[in-house]
Amino acid sequence: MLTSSQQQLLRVISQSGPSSRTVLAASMGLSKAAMSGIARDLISLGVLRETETIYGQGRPSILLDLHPEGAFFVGISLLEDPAPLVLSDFNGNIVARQTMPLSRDPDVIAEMIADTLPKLLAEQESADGKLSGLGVALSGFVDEKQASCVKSTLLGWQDVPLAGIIRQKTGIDTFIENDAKAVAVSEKLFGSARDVRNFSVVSFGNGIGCAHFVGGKLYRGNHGGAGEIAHCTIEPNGSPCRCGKRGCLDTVASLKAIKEMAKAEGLACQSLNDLETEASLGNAVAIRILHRAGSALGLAIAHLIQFNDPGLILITHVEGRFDGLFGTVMRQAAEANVLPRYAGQTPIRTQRVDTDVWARGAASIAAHNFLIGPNPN
Amino acid sequence: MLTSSQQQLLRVISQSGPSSRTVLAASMGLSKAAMSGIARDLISLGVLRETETIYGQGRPSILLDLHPEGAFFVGISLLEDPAPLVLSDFNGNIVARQTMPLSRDPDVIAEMIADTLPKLLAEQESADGKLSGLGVALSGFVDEKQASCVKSTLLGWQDVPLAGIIRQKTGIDTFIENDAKAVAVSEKLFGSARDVRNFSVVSFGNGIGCAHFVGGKLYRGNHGGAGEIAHCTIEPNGSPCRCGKRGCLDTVASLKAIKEMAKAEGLACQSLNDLETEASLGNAVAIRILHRAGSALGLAIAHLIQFNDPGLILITHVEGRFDGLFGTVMRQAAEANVLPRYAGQTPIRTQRVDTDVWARGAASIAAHNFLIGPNPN
DNA sequence: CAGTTAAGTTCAGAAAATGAACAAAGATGC
DNA sequence: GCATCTTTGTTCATTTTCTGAACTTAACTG
Repeated sequence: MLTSSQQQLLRVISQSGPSSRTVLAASMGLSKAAMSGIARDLISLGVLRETETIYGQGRPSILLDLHPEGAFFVGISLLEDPAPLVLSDFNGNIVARQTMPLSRDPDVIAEMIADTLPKLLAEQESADGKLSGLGVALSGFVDEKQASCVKSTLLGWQDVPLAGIIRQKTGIDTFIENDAKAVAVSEKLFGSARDVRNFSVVSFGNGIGCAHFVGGKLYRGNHGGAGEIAHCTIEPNGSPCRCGKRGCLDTVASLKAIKEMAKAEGLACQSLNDLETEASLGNAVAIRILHRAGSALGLAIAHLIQFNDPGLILITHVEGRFDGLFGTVMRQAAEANVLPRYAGQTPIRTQRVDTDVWARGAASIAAHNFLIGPNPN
Repeated sequence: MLTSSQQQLLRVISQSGPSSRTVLAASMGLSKAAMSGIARDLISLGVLRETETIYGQGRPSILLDLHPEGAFFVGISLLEDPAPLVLSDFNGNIVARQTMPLSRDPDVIAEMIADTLPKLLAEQESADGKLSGLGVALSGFVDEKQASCVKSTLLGWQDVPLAGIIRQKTGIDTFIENDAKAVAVSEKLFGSARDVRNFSVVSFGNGIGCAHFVGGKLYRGNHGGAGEIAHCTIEPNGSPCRCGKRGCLDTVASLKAIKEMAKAEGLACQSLNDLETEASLGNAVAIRILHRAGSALGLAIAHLIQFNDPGLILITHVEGRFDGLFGTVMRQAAEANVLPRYAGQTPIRTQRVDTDVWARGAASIAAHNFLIGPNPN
């Protein structure tokens, strides 16, 4: 196990990127002498390495960065069938990939993982003995310890201690997390939100997920429900939602909702792109649907900005485009519904991601726990 | 200055209340031996004291608590004229009070404070030499260092480095803060949110303010704007707001808005209480106004719950009542617009406070900085 | 009243961080 | 081209902080 100073150093590097010993010492409030020793230990452990040399006035500084092969993590997504398993290095690169059939039985899942792990590790020799954690992403609510699934409609679960079951079968430190929160962590650790302390990730797909980073840490909420924007009321007295309320964001702006509205209106559109094309050709129905969905998502994002004042809103999407009518209306609505003084102050970035986002996010949950530990006070 | 362990101990006690050395050692991850020494030092400094003795099996434990006279803080509210100055002890009790005329000139304010301070301190002899900080609460945005007012419409300020000016004139460590955020800090340190890590305070008055505590820390947002729920769009295409948008919560649910709506409808109501009385007598207009306001506030609170999943919503109000139609509708709307699964899971507590809330909150900002320091990583 | 239990203290030694001096490595100026 | 300057990073003795184990204290238990 690493000392607290060593963990802190890893955390600082993972947050601010490669840095010199002197800079790191200053940002951790330690002396250069102390930093020298800590860095030496972590380098000899193979966790850190020296990368670039920066020339300036005086002696050049040598940047320290996480050694990509310092630790490896497994990430599994329970959102698809077959379920992907990926092996990620310390820089978040996927170095191996397998799949396994999805099951709803926790014991079967653990068994499958234990069976598939050797195949995954065989793909990357250098990972031998350096597997430092396993993460699972799923749709649903997860408890604070990231050990137990409190509730998952998709999997039909209630209070399933999945992490413990997998840990027992595989012998590897295991943590589970909600899908959107896992994506947020991977964006923070390895993605485009590395240097932002406060941000929200909105994952746009058939459902709409969201997760917040506050003060450089994932904020899970008191019941693990922080970020559940899909069921905020956006159209009072709107259409009924499967959750029991009416006018939820999910009923208007999710990919599934958009497709269903198109179908209900008799449009032969299979995808958001089709609908965008129709709209650009002047189809009034397509325009109306996209307008309605874009306004709703934009309003929800405006609320997010007003309530939490994040430094970045990152919208990740597997399907669809955000450069058409839908995206434009969304941005306009977001701008129009925040304090005019703040309009344009919060960057809204959209990012197309591949279908391994969830598995990669799951792996980053394991990395996060390795880097930051369970409870950093 | 205190060592970081000493600060941490004070922070833990201020968060979890009086505790024995053994319990404190465990919760800080230190040995009993280390705790023994740290506690001894702080007791001899007069900052901690032994209070109750708890008898159980074995040697009784002695609870340690902040010494009420261990440190004193001054709090000043710039929200009223005359502006109140209060002296608070380490337990958040107000032990002295003065007022001074309000000014919009920072130099004059600092001058007035410097003049009034001796009078305030004279009221409490034991505070002599133990004044450990000064806090100022104001309406507007404050920078991250709690030193400079970025913007205050009420005071007509833009980038006013008030803390520095006051510090120079008085020689006392000074911090400024937004009014709602100051109240949140005082509820966390001394009030009813002591043991809640995640909560939001909604301050209801002529304006509507809000502040979040996340992970036991005040969350200020990336531009200091976290919690600005007053200008979230609650009635799309609603009445124009002074901020430039339409349908802001502030235009429907603030005390000022309610009174103005009543006046515009020709009701002779001076206060929320009058309006409640009218409503209870069956006045349809009063009922409609209260319904609209309560629904709006409830919807905003529902959004707050959906977005951030806090452990507590604390509504503080100087005027008005929350046990009438307005409060009932507010609660119903809040419940009806969160995921049914979560309805009722988040306590919504209302709390009537006196007009010294702001000054008390300001003092707690100083206490917070004394206890926790400027930047606890 | 002896035995048990748990809180808090003491003290030697270990661990971690500091400060100051110094070595290293390149930029700068004449 | 060479001495000088500037800044990074290391070394090491010293100081600070924490730990572990033994011990003292002060109850409760039967």
